[in-house]
Formats: sequence, C-alpha cells, structure tokens
Amino acid sequence: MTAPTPSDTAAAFERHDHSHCAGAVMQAAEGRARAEGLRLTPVRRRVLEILLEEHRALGAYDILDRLKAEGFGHQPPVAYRALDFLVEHGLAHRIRRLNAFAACMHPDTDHAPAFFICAQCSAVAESAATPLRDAAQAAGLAIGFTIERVTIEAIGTCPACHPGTAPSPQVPS
Amino acid sequence: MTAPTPSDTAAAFERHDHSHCAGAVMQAAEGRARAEGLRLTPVRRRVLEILLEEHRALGAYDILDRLKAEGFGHQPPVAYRALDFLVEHGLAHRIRRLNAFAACMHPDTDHAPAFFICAQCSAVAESAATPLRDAAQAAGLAIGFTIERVTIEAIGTCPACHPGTAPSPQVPS
DNA sequence: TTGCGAAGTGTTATAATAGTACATTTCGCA
DNA sequence: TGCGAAATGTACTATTATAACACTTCGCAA
Ligand SMILES: [Zn+2]
Ligand SMILES: [Zn+2]
Ligand SMILES: [Zn+2]
Ligand SMILES: [Zn+2]
Repeated sequence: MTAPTPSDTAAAFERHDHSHCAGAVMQAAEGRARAEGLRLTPVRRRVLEILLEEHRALGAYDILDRLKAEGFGHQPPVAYRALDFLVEHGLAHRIRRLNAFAACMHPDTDHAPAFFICAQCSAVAESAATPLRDAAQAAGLAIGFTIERVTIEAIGTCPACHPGTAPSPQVPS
Repeated sequence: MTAPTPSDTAAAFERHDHSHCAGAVMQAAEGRARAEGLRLTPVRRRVLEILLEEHRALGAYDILDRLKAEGFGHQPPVAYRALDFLVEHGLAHRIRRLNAFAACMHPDTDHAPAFFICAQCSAVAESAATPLRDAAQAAGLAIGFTIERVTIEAIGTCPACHPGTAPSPQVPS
C-alpha cells in the first residue's frame, strides 16, 4: 500500500498468492478512482483485471482477444483506449521494450518506476527508480537537457530463473 | 575518439560542423570494421552515412525511402538487415521510444549509452551512462535480478530548444 | 583457379502494432 | 427530462517488423 520496497519488488518473481495481491491492487486502484473521480468503466476495469490476473506484460492484441471473448468490442481501439486510460492515470504501465502493458502494482503511490524484465519467464517487476532518475537528472543537467520523463527498462534473469531453478522460456532478448 | 564527455554529448544539441563530425565518426567506424573484420558493404555503409548525415533518429522506412531512391533494394528487409548489422556491431543504436535508429557517435568505445531525446527538435544525444547503469545494477541486486541490458531513454527539452531560443517542433511526446 | 559453403542481397508476402474517423450509446448533471 | 461531454463500437488505414525463398557475391581451401 505504500512505496515499493526491494522485497516488495522481488516478490513479483516469487510464487505468491497472486489472487490476493491482485485483489489488493485492484482495491487500491478502485480507491484511487473514487478519490479522483476517474471512471473505471467495465472495459477499463476488465482490462486492469486481465493485466493483474496475468501479472506480466501483455500486448494490446492479447488483451483485445480476451475482451472479444467476453463480449466487449473487438476492434483495436477498444483495447488501446482502455490501456491509454489506465496508463494515463497510472494504473498500468507501458513497457516499450516489449510493446506491451502491465498493471501497476503500486497504484496508490505517485511514481515513475524502472522495470526488470526476465528474459526467461517474461515476468516483469516494477521498482522505484529514484536513484536512477536522480542520476539521469544529473547527467541531463551536465549537458543542459531538461528531462521530462525517463524510460528505464532492464532485461535479464529473475531470481526464479537463475541457474539452479529452471522455469520455462518465453521472451526473446 | 575516446569516451564521451558531457561537453561532447552537449555538442549534439549545438550547431556544429556536422560534415566534419560525421566524417570523423565514419572513419572511426571504418577503423572498427577493419580491425574486427566486419564487412561494411555498400548498403550498410550507406545506411550509416544516412544516419550520420541526419544526426537524428530515423525510422527504418525513412532509411528505406532513401535507399530505394539511390538504387538499392526497396523492400523493408533491406533496411532492417543493414540496421540490425549496425546495431549488433555497435555502429548504431536502436531507440525504442521512437521506433527508430541513430548512428552511434562513439563507435570506437564499447558502451551502453543513455539517450536524451528532445521533444521539440527531435535531436538525440547519446551519453555515457555508467552511473545510471551502476544504480540499475544495484537496484537489480537488491531483488536478485541479474541485468543483461538496460534501456535508458530520456524525453525532454534540449538546450537549443529551451525558452529563449525557439526551434521547430517535430516529435510527439 | 576453381569451385564450395557461408554470408549478403533482393523480392514477395504477411505479421504485429498502432491510430483515424465517425456513428451510436451512456453518463453526469442542470 | 434533456443537454453536452465522455465513452464505446466499428470500419478502415497506417506504421513497424519478420518469414521465406531465390539469387548473387565473397572468402577460402583444395
Ligand atoms: Zn502477484
Ligand atoms: Zn506502477
Ligand atoms: Zn554532428
Ligand atoms: Zn554509441
């Protein structure tokens, strides 16, 4: 419910009661929506739920497939609009490296996170990136560049996929 | 010719004798190719030249347009293959935020840079990102994540486009 | 020097991702 | 109740990227 801690973030890579954590995030999102007067309509809510259920990054067309299976509209804008809404209000994040989207796991904190993407199992963890952003800010300052937003996305191997354990491959480098 | 310095990087945003700097980079690239036995074939060389001439990020299809105008193949793979080669060998970089490519301005140093992209004029500067990468590494370590590559791309306003001067807008946020 | 295998090039075709435009419905609110 | 704004659904299009295959060129070794 508060700012993401390292152990928090690491949890993303571990087996956990996901329906529980997804439920908690959903509640936080609903809280935000109520507090800020956001309209968490059926499509939007369902898209967020789908992202939470998967707990990984999904492409817009993956989302769209599910939406149409559930009787929502079946054209790309249906998915893109819901995703745009969620991203715009910080309930989801866009992961450019993967051309995909993931639910925000800390929707109640105002943040600009870094992402850790496991190349083996495709899990994505979201982590506070304040030191990173400060370093970027400093580097920008040195060349007179004013930073508005920084994208920080790391590809690598998550703890669950390190030599020793051996999950299933899914994502290209 | 050596590691990029802040003033080096800042130069990207300033008016400069670009044919000179492009020539120097081209020579460095040729040196690398010779030293490492890379085959800098006509298409590949021309793509690199085009990127250097523009000194900004270009989409694969922008490149392709020029290639066909110059009598090279006119199908996407022609551009993508040349770009893949250049990226793979560190002579160009892919900028995911823009779905575009830019010539590497320091092909003689082994590096994994950060990018500063001006939202007004679309200029792109490439900067050493060691502190950033160290911070990322540390953040990864804290959650047991082994980083392979990190993408760092900042969007903002370059010195030339700051209130005071007023260049032309080109790139969306 | 010849000729073989690997690398590079060109082409067709198609996949995957993203956005425009516009009609219709729903919602918040006066 | 009804108006204007927001949201939804659809058709259509644009943009970015890859697969598959034929042909050529290159490096190199017999
Ligand atoms: Zn979970
Ligand atoms: Zn988040
Ligand atoms: Zn230059
Ligand atoms: Zn570079």
